Amino acid sequence: MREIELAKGTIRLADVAKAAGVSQGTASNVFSRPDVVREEVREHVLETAKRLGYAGPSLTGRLLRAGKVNAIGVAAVEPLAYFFDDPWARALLASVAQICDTNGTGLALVSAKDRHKLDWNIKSALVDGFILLCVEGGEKLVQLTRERQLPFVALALNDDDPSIASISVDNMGGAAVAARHLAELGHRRFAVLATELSDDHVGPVSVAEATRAIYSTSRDRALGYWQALEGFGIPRELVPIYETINDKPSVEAGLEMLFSASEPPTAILAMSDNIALLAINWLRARGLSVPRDVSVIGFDGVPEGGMVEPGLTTMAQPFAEIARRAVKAVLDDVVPAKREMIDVTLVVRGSTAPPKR
Amino acid sequence: MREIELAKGTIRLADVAKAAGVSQGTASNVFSRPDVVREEVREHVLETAKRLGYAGPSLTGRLLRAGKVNAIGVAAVEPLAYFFDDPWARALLASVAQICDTNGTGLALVSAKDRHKLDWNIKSALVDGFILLCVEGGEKLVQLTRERQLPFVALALNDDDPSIASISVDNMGGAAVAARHLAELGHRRFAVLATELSDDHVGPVSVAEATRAIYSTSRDRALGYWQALEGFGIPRELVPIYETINDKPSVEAGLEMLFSASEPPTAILAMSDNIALLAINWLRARGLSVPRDVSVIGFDGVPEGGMVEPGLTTMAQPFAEIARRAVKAVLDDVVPAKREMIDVTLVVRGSTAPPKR
DNA sequence: TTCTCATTTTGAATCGATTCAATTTCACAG
DNA sequence: CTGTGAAATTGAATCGATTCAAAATGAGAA
Repeated sequence: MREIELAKGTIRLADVAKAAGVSQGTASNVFSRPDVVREEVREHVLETAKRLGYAGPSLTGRLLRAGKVNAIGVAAVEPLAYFFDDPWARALLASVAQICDTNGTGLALVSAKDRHKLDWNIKSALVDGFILLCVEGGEKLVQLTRERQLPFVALALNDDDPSIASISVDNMGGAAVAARHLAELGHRRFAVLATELSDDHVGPVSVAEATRAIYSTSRDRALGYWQALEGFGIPRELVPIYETINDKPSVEAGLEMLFSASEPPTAILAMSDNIALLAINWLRARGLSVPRDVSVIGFDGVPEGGMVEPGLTTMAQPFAEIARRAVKAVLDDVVPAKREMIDVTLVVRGSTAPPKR
Repeated sequence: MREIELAKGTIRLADVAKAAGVSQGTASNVFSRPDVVREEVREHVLETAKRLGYAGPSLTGRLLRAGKVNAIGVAAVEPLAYFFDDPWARALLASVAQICDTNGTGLALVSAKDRHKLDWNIKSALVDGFILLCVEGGEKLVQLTRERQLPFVALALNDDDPSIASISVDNMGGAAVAARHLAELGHRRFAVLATELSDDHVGPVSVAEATRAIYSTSRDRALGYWQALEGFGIPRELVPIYETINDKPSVEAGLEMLFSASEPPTAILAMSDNIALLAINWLRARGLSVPRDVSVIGFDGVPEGGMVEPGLTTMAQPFAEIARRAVKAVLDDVVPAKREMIDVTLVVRGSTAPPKR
């Protein structure tokens, strides 16, 4: 008779406990440590809970005591859709997702192009730690995340600050391997399609400009290319570099320029697979055969590279390994002592071949 | 002198309040409603907070009282990586992400192939509501989510239960348009590559089997194809249907069968863009030209369809609109009264043309 | 000087669970 | 019948904030 009036509002654990005639402690145990309560009681409480329409222990209540969310956040200074649109981010996230899957960790996507929003999103994300995609705006991201005082790892950080836990690939070494691969095939006329070297700039870049680029990822790749090519007697000054912003218009503008030269390149060093794929499309539309007329090599090793015709030769990042380390570091809160560096491997597919004689 | 010993443990709002010599209420206001506290005091509290290394109001504490997480979960009965690997899921999520971005909502990915894990993940996801991707295992997903007693919307639900709030596309109507498009181009020999009709089955399906398929999405598409084709005097019995599981091996097995027939089809009705793209690849590898020898039409309208050569003709789902409605429904907790249905539109690209004479 | 009213600040209650030391229950040995 | 130890249960403290009625403060009017 009295019980009926309980129907109003949401049912709390305490309500269930009272209705079942047990203490709140026991009721709690029924849900979180069922083994410690006598079967008979447990059943009764469960039944009562169902009868009252109890939705199970509220996460917030539990959370408050436990302090663990059991989820990690992946953050970037980009619109949220970036995680699904950008091939590199996608490949990385697929790997991160896989790792999370196996150890039952949740995954939250955190991002915003606008600094204020980003700040708020990072502050209010319910996660135990962050993986930062620092391709662009990395320092900002790191700074914002620091304030949150949660463990984090920076990926692809364009900054040499050793106090930031980060995992990066060996850009210089990888780039050198890429250039060497083409040089060994016999190419001598190269051109570089670069990812961002400095803010708000698109177009040809001089050696000096590239050398003092603020984005170390792109800079190191350039250094790697140069180093390898000079081993073949090709001075860096003779290798045109065109800086893009990793999108179609800027890549095509670059190609337009490079291929209107009197002696167009026979080999293109693209600093990302995205650029490389765009380049291949442009070249073929222009009536140039890849790899017969022009060889193209990318960087990253995104899955799309293996699904086009011809397959894209590229320097593949070990996404699974990067994801594994990053997730582990964040979850265990044992952020890598300093900068960790991971090797990339040359994957030869159909987009590179010896030059026409 | 006394203050120094505060350094141990984590700093709580109460610590800051005490150190700053204000009440906890005021300290709280400094962070959550700064306008109500006098500037002088506010500055002092803020400064004290910074000095103590206070990380800002703990989300869990806030959460407990506010009850809103400000995030939605997207769930599927698939491994987590599905969200990044499957083209349809990806396209949809990109749109969902965009909507979330504009209204500052967080996005959490929830999923597991294994029922037990899924149950746990759904139970413990910190979200205000769910968007369910029901392509496969929809009922299970809906059932599990119901227990959580949070608002949710089911997308692409293979079930006609009107008590479930769901948003779907007009599968039958769309399929009819697709088939009509090809018939009007002059095609008369069709074949259907179907998405899942029933559990654990791959291979040719009879009209009867397709008619009583348990997955309504696939069934409705088949019904739409039939309806349109019969308008052109092609009886359903003469249209072979091959059921795939939307992956490469099963699609290729289907094509192998269809094209070893004495009179192979000139037009392929694929129930997903994924299948259509795989089919195009197979056909070209086999030396058949698309669309000269064979026309292919897909269903879904994933971005990849516009980026291949030839472009894929398809029935495009309005992802942005679906996402908008779904997010809105979940956030406002005004789940659509019952089933909502959205139209798909024919997008003609290069993969369809009149048949060779 | 006293009274009013608006602005700030306070302090205690509250959100919904978990946890653990203390207590009760129970079966069985002595 | 008592004593013992294991198992089950209790009840109160706790997590970290927000909220709001009530109290304090201050400025201006009478």
